[in-house]
Amino acid sequence: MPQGMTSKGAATRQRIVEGAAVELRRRGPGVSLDEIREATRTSKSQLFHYFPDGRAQLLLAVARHEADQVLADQQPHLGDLSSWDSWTAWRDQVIERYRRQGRHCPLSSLLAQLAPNDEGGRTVVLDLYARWEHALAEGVRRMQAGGRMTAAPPPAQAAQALLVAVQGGVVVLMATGVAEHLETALDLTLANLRTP
Amino acid sequence: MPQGMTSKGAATRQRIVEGAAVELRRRGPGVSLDEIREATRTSKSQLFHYFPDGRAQLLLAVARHEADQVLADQQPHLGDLSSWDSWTAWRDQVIERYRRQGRHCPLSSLLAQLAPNDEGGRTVVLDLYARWEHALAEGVRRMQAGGRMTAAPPPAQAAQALLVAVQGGVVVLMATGVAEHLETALDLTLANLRTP
DNA sequence: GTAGGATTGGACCGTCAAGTCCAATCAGGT
DNA sequence: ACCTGATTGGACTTGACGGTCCAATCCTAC
Repeated sequence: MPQGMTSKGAATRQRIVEGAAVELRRRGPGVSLDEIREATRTSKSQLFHYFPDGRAQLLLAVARHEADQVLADQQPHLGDLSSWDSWTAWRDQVIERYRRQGRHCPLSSLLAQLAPNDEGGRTVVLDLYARWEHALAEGVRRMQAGGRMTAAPPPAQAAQALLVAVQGGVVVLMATGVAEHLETALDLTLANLRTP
Repeated sequence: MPQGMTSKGAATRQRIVEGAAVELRRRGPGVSLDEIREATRTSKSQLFHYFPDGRAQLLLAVARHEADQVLADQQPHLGDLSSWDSWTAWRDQVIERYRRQGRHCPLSSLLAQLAPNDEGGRTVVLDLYARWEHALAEGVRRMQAGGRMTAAPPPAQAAQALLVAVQGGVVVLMATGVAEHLETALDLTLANLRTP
């Protein structure tokens, strides 16, 4: 990541990250830099010019890109969640998104690629979870304040349970190709938050 | 996997699988056959004698081994689950097991390694989930029959939700190193099955 | 004890992908 | 026009790793 970078350079860098993300989704975690190079119509020197630390650095950039995408795909509902309407809209959006994604979680592929003890990779997921959970907890808090959700579990716990339901559902979906578990778990978790 | 295999051969094969599993846990998904060879004190020819299809076949055998281990580690409680005592014992066992495992799920690493469309790898997980879910559903059915669990969700759905809670909790545990989510999600899911 | 298959050791090969390097070209400021 | 640094192309190096092969040795049934 050189200091001086013209807008042209920034655009190239961006093209590489996005192209790599696409290729990563298509060919799985084993993509070679050559495949990425070809798909993005760049040269080896460009890859290493914008990502001097090579493959690891590029994958990390892609991971960051994908993590941001995960949250962006849940907007605008995730940022609201102040009525049951927006909660169910969020639910539908999440299920639809992962059903469409099917059998391939770009992030988990990515993370599996990175060095086991890689600090950067962990940070990306840690940060993603933190932001995600915070948005959910905020939603729960709003609902409870309005008396539209049972006050039983504290917002933080409810948010943890919701995040787990989504993550677990997605894991099963990835393995089996079936979204049923995701739906069931998410719906049951939400049902248990409804005021009696 | 040759036909005629003496008990000595079977033992060697077993040693390879178990050693590979250990190495896979330690060094992450990127283990080379050479590392496995060294760790199991075998030679290249042995590896390919017992796994003629090479790396993929070996990894698949390890995956099967690990999948069996997952269920074995939950016994005997998973096979019982006919009282709240055995449910909480199971809960404790699961949490302890994954807390101990820490930041590395051998199965998911393995699966990430196998070819994206590999049928064998999918089957292993599919089968694992099926057995797991069946045991949970059976437990819920027993509890409901005895009136010790609310009859609200059908056993099949309750089992799905429980499986998702564990899988999701483990995913978060792997990423963050914290078992809190696993505990919260599992406890909340179980709490919602308690008779009022 | 010996024949034949099972088992083992380890040198060797081919491939493939990450990373290096240098020269050529572009673009903007003076 | 020219200078400087950014950008680009692509050949080349290097090393690792999966997989092959053959010969040596062990084991067991006859």
